[in-house]
Amino acid sequence: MKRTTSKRLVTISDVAQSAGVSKATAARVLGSYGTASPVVKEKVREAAKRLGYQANELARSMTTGKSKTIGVIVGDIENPYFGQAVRGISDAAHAAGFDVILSNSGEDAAKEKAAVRVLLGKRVDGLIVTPASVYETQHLHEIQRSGRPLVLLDRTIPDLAVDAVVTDDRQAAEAATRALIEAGHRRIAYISATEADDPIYRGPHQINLSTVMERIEGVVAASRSAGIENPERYIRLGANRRGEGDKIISELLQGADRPTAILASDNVVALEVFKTLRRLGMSIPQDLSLIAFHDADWTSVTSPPITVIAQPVYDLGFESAQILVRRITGSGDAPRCRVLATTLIKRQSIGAPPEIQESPAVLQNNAAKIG
Amino acid sequence: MKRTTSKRLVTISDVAQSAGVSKATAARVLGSYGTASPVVKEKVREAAKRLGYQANELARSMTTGKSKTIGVIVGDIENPYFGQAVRGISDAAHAAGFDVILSNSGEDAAKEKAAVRVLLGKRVDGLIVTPASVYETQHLHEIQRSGRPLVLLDRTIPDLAVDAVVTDDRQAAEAATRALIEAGHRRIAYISATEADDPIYRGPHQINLSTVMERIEGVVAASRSAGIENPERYIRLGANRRGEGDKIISELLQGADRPTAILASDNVVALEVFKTLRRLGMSIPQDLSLIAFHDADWTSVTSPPITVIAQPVYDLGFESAQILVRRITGSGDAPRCRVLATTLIKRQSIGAPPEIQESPAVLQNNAAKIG
DNA sequence: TTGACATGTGAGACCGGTCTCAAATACGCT
DNA sequence: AGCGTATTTGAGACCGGTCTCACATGTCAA
Repeated sequence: MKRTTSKRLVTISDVAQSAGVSKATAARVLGSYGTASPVVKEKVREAAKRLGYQANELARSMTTGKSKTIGVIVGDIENPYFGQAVRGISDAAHAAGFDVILSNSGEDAAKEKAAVRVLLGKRVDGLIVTPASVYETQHLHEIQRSGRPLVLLDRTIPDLAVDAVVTDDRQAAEAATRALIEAGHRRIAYISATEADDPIYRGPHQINLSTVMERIEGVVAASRSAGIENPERYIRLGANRRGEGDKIISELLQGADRPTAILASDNVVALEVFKTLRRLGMSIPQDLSLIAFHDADWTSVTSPPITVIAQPVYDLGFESAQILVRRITGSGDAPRCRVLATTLIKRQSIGAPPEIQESPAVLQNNAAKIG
Repeated sequence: MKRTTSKRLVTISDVAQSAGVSKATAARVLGSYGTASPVVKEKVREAAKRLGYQANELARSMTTGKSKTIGVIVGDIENPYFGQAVRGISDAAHAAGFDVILSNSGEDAAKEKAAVRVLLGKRVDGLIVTPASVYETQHLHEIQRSGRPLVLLDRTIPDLAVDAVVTDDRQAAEAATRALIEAGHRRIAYISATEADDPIYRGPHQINLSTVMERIEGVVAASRSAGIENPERYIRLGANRRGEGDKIISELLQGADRPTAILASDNVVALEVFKTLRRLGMSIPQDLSLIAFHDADWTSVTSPPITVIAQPVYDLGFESAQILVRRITGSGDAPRCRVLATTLIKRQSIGAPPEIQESPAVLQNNAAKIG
């Protein structure tokens, strides 16, 4: 039974004693600071190895005040979008010698707040957050007050002067809308997954994510400059909840004056559009044109392949972590908002709008004629 | 300039002093242990609030020996499969009052080892690991030796007596293979994403993941019992690297005696099959039948929709975290391996095998005839 | 030989909590 | 009032590292 006693772990004092030196000396060797003679170094290292010593990072962090850990709070890890971003963060962090503590807010500001407290309590050296709301931000200010750097990911908060890394949502939405207009569309819908009290868009007060607002502005701006009146009427929100998406989409498509093109805020919504269309017996791009945000790998394999707005999600994460690390290491320049460019990848989900589309019956005729 | 001095954070001593009580008393109130009179409690809480006190969890962990944190090492967070699992872990952990530190091994045993050291150094209360190799497991034994509970996720290690939560890969592969056999197939390929020195399967020594081995056994067993000779010849490995997948698949499909059905180890591989088939001018299910592991949401929206083996990934994560928490809290029963059931979801990617398939030319004929 | 200075080492304070223990106070009861 | 017991409180050790500082030793030049 020659086993390390599992009750108490080996400490630096144990090593020191075993090596016949003082605790301070052993610490110097094992912590790689101060000085020690080669002979002593060797003795201590040998003893450490023999005893299976492993530094207690908690104790270390407590005295140094640095934990070499960054906290990340993300809307939903299950979402591949964030999965990729987290991978980027993780890679950049590890490359710089930092670990990552991950938390899920579920896009709920209250949970986000709780997560902040926990991470602050764990004394992370800095945080990366995808804020769930532009309104509830006291806890983000609290981070600032605690003196720890904060980087916002994917979204910004107007009144918070911190670094942020986002994509050019406004321009992306504008470009996508323009592409649809060029194809002849005049009735263009934007369907967002963002949580809202009412699926029908009534105004900016309903929106609590900067990205969503930017995109809506992009769609509206592009529509307006093409002389389209009241483009807001085709904007729909809250298509994320199961079942809800189908309802919103089918009502939109079966209503009078239905849109001939849809811009989907993410893949999940795009998927929902696909399913609803199939149920309704409509097809892309004959009956409806579609563009989706996020170039998930599968979007190229549907029939037809979907035209998407490709976002550099991994880079979003990677950059934000790099910026955070730089802040932690201590750079004093003013906070900046970095905007990463998106690309419109044209595939085959855009076509000319059907000439007449008063009722579903007509639609089916139409589809038969074309297909 | 009424601001909390950002240099040093508020400690329990500060609160104690401000409330006019001893450090010990303040600690008792704020740490919710021991006793204190209502009056004192109120005074301390008020002072804590006023000063913006936030407990230093590091210090707390150091004395108590518990960090209320679990470490998770996963093959690749970017992969939606693990994304879902992590979500499950995260939910279960938070519900039990634990936080999660996440690490990425990139399916590399060396990185996994490094991650273990780091997490152990951070004194996590327990770990959940998806081991990258059944061979390199010293570090996992090290975890055991440190006395901290370990739960294996998705994969097992034969000589390691710890809890594990996996899916019934063997049976799943068997059922899928049987489904293909019932449809008339006799030449069934299994294409795995697992890293290997050689894409052609030579024997178990190449495989370092329990799941992969189980699945191969399942495919082989089902094939054998249907009287199929040498089913191993259609097994291919290492289809994960970009470009490599296409090469492996197209070579397999263009070779003599090509398989008429493919079982793909995950979505990424299935996607690759889709793309390669399109490039080759072949179609599903006329020229080739396909079953894929993992029921990603998009698999129902391709044409044809893909028949998949649905795995309870979220539950996999959720259960493993629950088990880990139970171990941490201290349950002494022998380690168990929990096996979660998968379901074969039949969609439309399985058809009868084409009668003759010597050359691609014949294939095209065939496709035209059927389509 | 001695003084100046670099280098190696150990004692002990410290980080911010928890926890043990003993003293102080309050309470109940005869 | 007087005593036993329960409750509240404070002093100080402790967790496992880091870090300051004083002291011991070694090296070299004057």
